[in-house]
Parts: sequence; structure tokens; C-alpha cells
Amino acid sequence: MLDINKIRHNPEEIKRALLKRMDSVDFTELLEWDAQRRNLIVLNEEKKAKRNKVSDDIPGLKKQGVDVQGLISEMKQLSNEIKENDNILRDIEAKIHNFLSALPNIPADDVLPGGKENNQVIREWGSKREFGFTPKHHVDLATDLGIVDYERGAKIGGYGFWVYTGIGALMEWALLNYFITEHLKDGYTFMLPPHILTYQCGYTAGQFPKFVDDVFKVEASEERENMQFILPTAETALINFHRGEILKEEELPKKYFAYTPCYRKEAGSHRAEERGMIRGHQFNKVEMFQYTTPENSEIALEELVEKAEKLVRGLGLHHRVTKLAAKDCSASMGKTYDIEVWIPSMNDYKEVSSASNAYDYQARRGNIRFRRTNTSKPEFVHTLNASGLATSRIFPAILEQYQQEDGSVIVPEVLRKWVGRDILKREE
RNA sequence: GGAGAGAUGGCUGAGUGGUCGAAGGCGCUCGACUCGAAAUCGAGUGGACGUUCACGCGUCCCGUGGGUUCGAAUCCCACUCUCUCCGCCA
Repeated sequence: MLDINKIRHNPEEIKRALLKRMDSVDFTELLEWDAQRRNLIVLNEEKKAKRNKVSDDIPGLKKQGVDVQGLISEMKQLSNEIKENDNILRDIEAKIHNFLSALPNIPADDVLPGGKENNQVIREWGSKREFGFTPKHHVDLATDLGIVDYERGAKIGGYGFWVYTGIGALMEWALLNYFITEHLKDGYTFMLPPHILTYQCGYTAGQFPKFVDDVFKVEASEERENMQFILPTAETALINFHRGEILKEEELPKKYFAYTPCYRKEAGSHRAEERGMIRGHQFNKVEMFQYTTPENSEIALEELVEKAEKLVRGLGLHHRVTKLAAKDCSASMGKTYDIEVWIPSMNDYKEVSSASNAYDYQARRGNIRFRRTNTSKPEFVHTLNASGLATSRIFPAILEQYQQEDGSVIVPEVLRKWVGRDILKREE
């Protein structure tokens, strides 16, 4: 949610910034509604002030024996006018709210306009491995090793699901353990939130109403506000943890991380080259989240990117960091870095972490504020999130980047204590 | 799922139609006293919106949404949540 005051005072500036990610922006109607709203408020508050004044006087006048019948019927008329104006006001405010809710965040100054084609690679780590043999696809590797069962996954869950079996499940769990251990070392607080959330959670995160059809709904409630859905990312839960609260400045930054599976419909987004684990309906992810003061959010974003990168580096996987152009950022985000790992079979880099600063956009939607001193006015916090990490791209990257000619796969050093072996071999 | 009780400011707790945005207490902030602290005393202490250069002023908010009334924390209706008991179940 953007600040209507900002739009009122700098419509051209906001418009210019939004055009980096939107095809057209027109505030004409919005500003008209805004003016109508404020005029109506002044008018109606004057009427209310009069009503309050007269109503306060009535008991005294009655005591003095003055006939107040005239006043009372006058106030009755006034009350009707007020009620009418309040109805008009409610309609205008609904229009303003709907308009503002649909606007995405303002891209940061250093974010380039346009879509994917304008994403910038900031840095790379490692390099593409030269295979002395024909490398295999992770689906074939995993199937041959017997660590992921795609066929039975589809049989029991439908298309887009798989089953980690035996050592595969151990590998998956090892990754999660590795992430969790690192975040704990850095002083982040471990959270295990509900996986089923209310509509309001999706709204605060900035995912609803636009993407309400991309999630799995639990209750087919007629009223949208009463629906519940299975979370598409732990971010949706963590942004809502402090919804409606006023935090103390000394509590900030709040640093959380959560493990949850993520559930996404991904309707219409399946592509042949993304077979396997690259885009499923359910994947495991550890998500980092921070609530900060406005002045500290830029630094926090760098910290989150660095943490995510460190995890990928720790696994020894070739990857790069990209700064997303405006249209490629999620609507709630003002700035996003993606960490992308190399997938040899695709000869492409796929996102394993997305680190974003929402600035006060989500905080406004969720009314999450903080106070600097006991007496100062509450201000909106800034919120940031970053995957740390999603396993569903890391798992294939490990299989493919660490595969050997005989189809075995070397286990990254940091995972060995949990997997209990150095190498994954077929005969196991 | 059934029955009952409740929801008031940071907390506690009064208030059942007319200066109640809300007594009292606790907490917190500032000040006085003190070498300092404690105790004591004094003052202050919610949010949103609008208006104003500013001081300020106005409107709204006592779980949420409606209604009655000149006037609602207080009366009526619906809903939500919490607690207790019973049933069912992991």
C-alpha cells in the first residue's frame, strides 16, 4: 500500500517511479476522490460538531424548563444528513482503498525499469563445471539412484509432486538442517508457523487480491474474506506475525526464520525444460524475515543476500546474484536480488533465493509500526524477506553439479554429518 | 459439536442512556525532594482522520459490523474471539 499523502503531494514523481514497472499510471480519478473525500469530511464533521454541541445542551435546557422539541426535530434532520454523507464517504473511501491496494510498490532508485531483460548480474561465484562426459539430467540421476520417486509422486499427489525416498529424504532433511543451523548461528529466531492462513495474511503480504487464484484454498467459502489457504511461502506467515502491532524501537531489528513447505498452483506455468523439481506444487523452503527501522532496511537487505549466498557457497555450487528490474520484482517489493544456481541440464541459472526489501509497503497493509520513544508517534516498520534457501532448486543443482561419470553423486561436505555418507551410489 | 461466562486505555479495573476518551490502582515519562537512590509529592501519559505556518481545534474509536435515539461504552440484532464445563477426536 502506498501513502496517499505522498501521491497527493508528488503525483508526478510517484507516477514516474511506478512507470518503471507499470505500463500506465493515472492518478486523475484517485486525486478527485481524495479531494471529494476531504471536502466531505470537513462538511460532515462540522455537522457532527453541531449535533454533539446541541445534544450536550439539551439536558441543561430541559432542566431550565425550555421547550426543546424544536431542537430535537432539527437534530433529527441533521442526523439524517450526516448518515447520508457517511454513506457517500464510505463509497468514496472504498474506491480509494481499492485503487491503492492494486498499486505495486515504488521501485528503489537504483532499480532499472522494465522486465527480466533488464535484470543485472551483480556477481558470480565459481564457474560452469567442464564435464569430461555427457552429464545427466537430475531426474535421471535421482531416479537411477532411487532417491526421488517422480512417478509415484504423481500417482499419489497428481502432476507436479514427487516423493523423496530413503537417502533422498535424508539429503533433503540435511539441507534443511544445514540452513537452520546457520541461521541459528547468526542469531535469527526459529519459527514454525501454521501452514494454513487466513485471507488477511495474503492481503498484508501484498499477494492478494491479485494472486488469490495462485494458492490452494482450503475452504470454499463464498466470502473471500473468510477463506483460508495453504501458504505459498513462509513469508506470508511471518509478515503477519506482528500485524497490527506497535513495536518498540529497541526490539528492532527482529530477525526470524521459518521452515515450511510452500504450496503453489503454478497454473499454466509448466514448461518442458522445467521437468523434475524445478517447479513443483510443493517444495521445502527456509525463509528469513526481518522487521527493521526505515533507516536500517538497506543494510538489512545486504545482510540477507550475503546470508543466502553464504549458504550456496557453503554447498560449493556455482551461482550468481542478480538485481531484478522493476517489472520482475513482486508487487510488494521495492528492490529484489535473486540468487541463481547453475543447472547444467538447462544450461541456465535458476532462482534459489529471492531477497527483497518491501520498505513500508507491507507494513502499511498490515499496519505494523514501531515507536522510537514512549511519547513519539508510531511509524511504519520496514520488512524484508529472503529465502535461505529453497531446496527444490538446490537439490537438482547438487545432483547435476556433483555428478560423476558412473552416475554417482558426491555429497557436499557440509551435509555429510546428516546424510551419513560421502557419496550417493546406485547400489544403495 | 452442545451449554454457560466474558471482551473497556501498556496492564488491572469501575462505569447500564446526557460534558465518559472514559474513575481508581499499577506501570511509564518528566519534575521536586536527595550527595545519590528508595520512599514521598507534583505534572503528564492511546490511536486514526481532518484542519492549522504553529499553539491548537474538530470528528471518530470502549471486540467487529449494523440498528434504536436529539444523544450510546451503556439499549437491540448479527458476527468474531477468549475462558470454563460436557461430548467427540488426534
